[in-house]
Amino acid sequence: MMEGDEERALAHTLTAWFERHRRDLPWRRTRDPYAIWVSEIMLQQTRVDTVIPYYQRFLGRFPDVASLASAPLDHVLQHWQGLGYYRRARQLHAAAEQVVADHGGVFPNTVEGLRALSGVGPYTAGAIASIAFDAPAPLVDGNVARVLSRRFGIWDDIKQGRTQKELWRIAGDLVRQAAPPGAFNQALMELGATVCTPRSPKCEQCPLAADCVARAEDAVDRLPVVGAKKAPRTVRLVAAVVTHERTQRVLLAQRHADGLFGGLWEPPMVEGDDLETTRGQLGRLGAPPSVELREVGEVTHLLTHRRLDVTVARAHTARAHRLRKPSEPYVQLRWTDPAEVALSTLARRVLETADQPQERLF
DNA sequence: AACACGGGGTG
DNA sequence: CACCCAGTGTT
Repeated sequence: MMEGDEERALAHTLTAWFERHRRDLPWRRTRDPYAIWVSEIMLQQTRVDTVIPYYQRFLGRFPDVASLASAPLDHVLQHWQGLGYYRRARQLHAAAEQVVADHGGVFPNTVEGLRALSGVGPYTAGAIASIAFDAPAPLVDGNVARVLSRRFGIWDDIKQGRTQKELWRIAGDLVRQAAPPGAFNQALMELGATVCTPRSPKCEQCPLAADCVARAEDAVDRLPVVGAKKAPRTVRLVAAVVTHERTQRVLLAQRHADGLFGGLWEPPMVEGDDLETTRGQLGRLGAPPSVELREVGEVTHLLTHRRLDVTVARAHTARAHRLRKPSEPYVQLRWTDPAEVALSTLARRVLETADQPQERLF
C-alpha cells in the first residue's frame, strides 16, 4: 500500500461526514481571520454554547482588528465579563495592537507568524492557519486527543508531553492528506464534540467506528487515559459591600492585571472569616474606616483549582470617603455603579447576595 | 512537568 | 458531585 493511503482514507471519510453533519455556528459563516481568531480564543477551554452570545456581542462592538486595537482595555473586559480566563481578553487586545502595529492590520497567515501573537499557542495557531488560510497545519485539542486516542488505541496519559507529541504527529500525518485541511480539522473536533464524547459516545453514529481500536477492544469508556487531578483548595473570604446612601454607588476595587480575575472589579474581599478582622483589613486596603459591617449571606464559588467560600457583609455610609491607593491584589478603589465596570461572576453573585432583602429569623 | 487561570453543561 | 471543555503562559 502506498504511504499515506490509510491517512488519506480516514481524512476523506471524516471530511465527508463533516459536510453532512456540521453544526451551523456563527464563526463558520466567515473566512475573516479576525473573526475566526476571536472565536478560537473564546473557545479555549470554553463550550460552544457558552461562547455564541459572547461572540455575537463582541463582533458587534469590535467588528475588525483596528476597532479592537483602538478600544480601551476596560471595554474589552466588559464584553468578556462572565466568560472566564480573563487573561485571554487582555492578550486578545494586546495581539490586536500587535497586528496593527507590526503587520499593518493584516493577519499573519502562517503558524509561525500566528504563534508570535499574544495568547496564540500551538492549538490556536493551527486552527487559524488551517481554517482561515487552508494551510495543512495540524491541531490537537481535548476533542482531537480523545478521538485519536480511541481510534488508534493510545493508552498513554494524554496530558503527558510525550503523548501530546505523538498526537500532534498523527494529526499532522492526517491533515497533510486532507482536503481541505481546515474542514478536516474542524471535522475531527466536531466528531469529538458531538459523537466521540467523553461519556456515552454515540459509536453507532461514528464514521470511524469500523476501524476504531477502542471500539474493537470494547475500551471506549476507558480511553483516553487522563491522570488524576488535584482537589481544589478551599479559601475563606469576607466580601464587604459598602454602599453610599445618597448615590447608591458601591465601593469597588479593581484587581491587579495578573492573577485571578485580573483587571476586573469587585467589592473588596479579604481572606478570613470574621468581620472584625475584615474591618481592619479594609482599612489596610484603603477603604473607609469604621463602617458597620453586617453579615448578610454566603456565596460558594467553584473554580477548577479553588473553592471560594465567601461571607458577604454589607454596610452603608453617608459620606463617600476619599479613597487611598489599595494594596494587593487591588490596584484601585472607586465609588461606582457596578453596571459600569467589568465584574467576575463571583463579584456579581456577591452583589446579588448583598441586594437581597434581609429576612427576619422569626 | 506542574501549576494557575473561570465558568458552566452534563450524567 | 465529578468531569471536562475548540489551551496558554509562567515557573
